[in-house]
Amino acid sequence: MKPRAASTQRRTRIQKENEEIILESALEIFSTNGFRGTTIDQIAAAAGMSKPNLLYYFRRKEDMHQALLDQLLTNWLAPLEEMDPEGEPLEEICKYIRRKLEMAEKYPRESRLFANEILQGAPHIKEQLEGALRELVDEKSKLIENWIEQKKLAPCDPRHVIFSIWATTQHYADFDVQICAILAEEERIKTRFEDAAKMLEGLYVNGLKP
Amino acid sequence: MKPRAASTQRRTRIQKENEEIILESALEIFSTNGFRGTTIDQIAAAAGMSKPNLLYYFRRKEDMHQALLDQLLTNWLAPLEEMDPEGEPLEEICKYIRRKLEMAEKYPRESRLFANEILQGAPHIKEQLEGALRELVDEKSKLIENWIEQKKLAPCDPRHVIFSIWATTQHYADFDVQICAILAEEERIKTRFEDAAKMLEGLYVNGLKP
DNA sequence: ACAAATTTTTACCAGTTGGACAAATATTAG
DNA sequence: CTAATATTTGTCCAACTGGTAAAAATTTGT
Repeated sequence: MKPRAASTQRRTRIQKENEEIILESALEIFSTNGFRGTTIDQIAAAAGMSKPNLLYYFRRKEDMHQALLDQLLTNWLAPLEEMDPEGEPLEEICKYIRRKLEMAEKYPRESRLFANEILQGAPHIKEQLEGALRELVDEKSKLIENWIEQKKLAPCDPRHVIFSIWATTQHYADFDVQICAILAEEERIKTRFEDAAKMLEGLYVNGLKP
Repeated sequence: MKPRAASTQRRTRIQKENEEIILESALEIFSTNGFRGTTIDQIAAAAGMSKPNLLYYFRRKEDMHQALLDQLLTNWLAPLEEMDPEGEPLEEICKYIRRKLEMAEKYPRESRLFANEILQGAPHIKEQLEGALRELVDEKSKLIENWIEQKKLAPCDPRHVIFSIWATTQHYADFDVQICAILAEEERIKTRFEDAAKMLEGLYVNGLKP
């Protein structure tokens, strides 16, 4: 009888290992080719197993994709959640920028997977966007508004400030090819995340100073 | 004899009309589904013609895609080109932000097409990125550096400033679903481009003020 | 009006892809 | 060691997709 892999039932050692390998490979391929641009064969090859074997663990191509997105969203919310109401406003915003930039550098594939999903209209994660993400942004927007009222930040639309931080930081993962094409020189490319951090921190500290 | 449609030879009325309809439809589908996620049948249906008929005008799926990208790149460079060395620095940057934001609002499909292409590693436009785009950015970076030397702008890395403007403005086209999911309320969604413009201009004017 | 050129349709095909199925093999619990 | 269970492989297929070829219909130049 089929064990209905990846269910809530206890998983064997082999199941755990293989699911991990598969998801790692799937992330690699999905993030560079998009959902429809990816074939199960490609993922199977990258995972070093046959297609039917892979399908034993994830019965549909979509299941892998969904698993990756679910996993992703948790990590995605974390940096914003860490924004501390007790902290110094400008410092908290800088920290947030730094964390997001670090994620773009460390997990560019995840960022691209997410970008792909959103670009196509977010068919698989719309509920989460309208649910958990929206609530978190609402909460942190209120926090920022408080800071503004306390004259600790210049007046600004908090939601759009958050959007702009997402945009500028994720850009370094999603549009990496373009950035490298423009920077071109070895040195500039090597230091692009440092340079970006410096520039962005300067911009936001001066830009939001009360 | 086949007229080798879309060549340099003079094109008939019908050719012009149909090529336009096809590219318009192709843009619609490519921009939401990506290259591999798009089928010729989908484009043909959107264009209101049969697949073989469409293929009479564009013999390969790639030809449509390439035509769109070529067309796009010219328009893409325009706003940055208009940045005026004679103008007031902060005003010029604000104007640039406004122009880019207008483009994101008016031409979101083009923006998404571009984003898709870059996400997949820019296989079809890498040369242009490393050529024309790079040169333009180099030129405008020097301009910004001059402004900094003249103490008309706060010190900052010009290239990364440009990147951040691209990121923040294109974000409103590429990540529109996410933004609408978070703003949610009718009013906020209606005014999102205005609100974004206001916030961004404030941020950059204060952030880059010398 | 009529021939030449262009446009559209019908029918088709070969390669790819997601996925099903059962047989074969390996692992684990008792 | 053995039976039950879990894993892997080989085989297959139906649907889809990009693209072709030639006939049929339409438009155009004169």
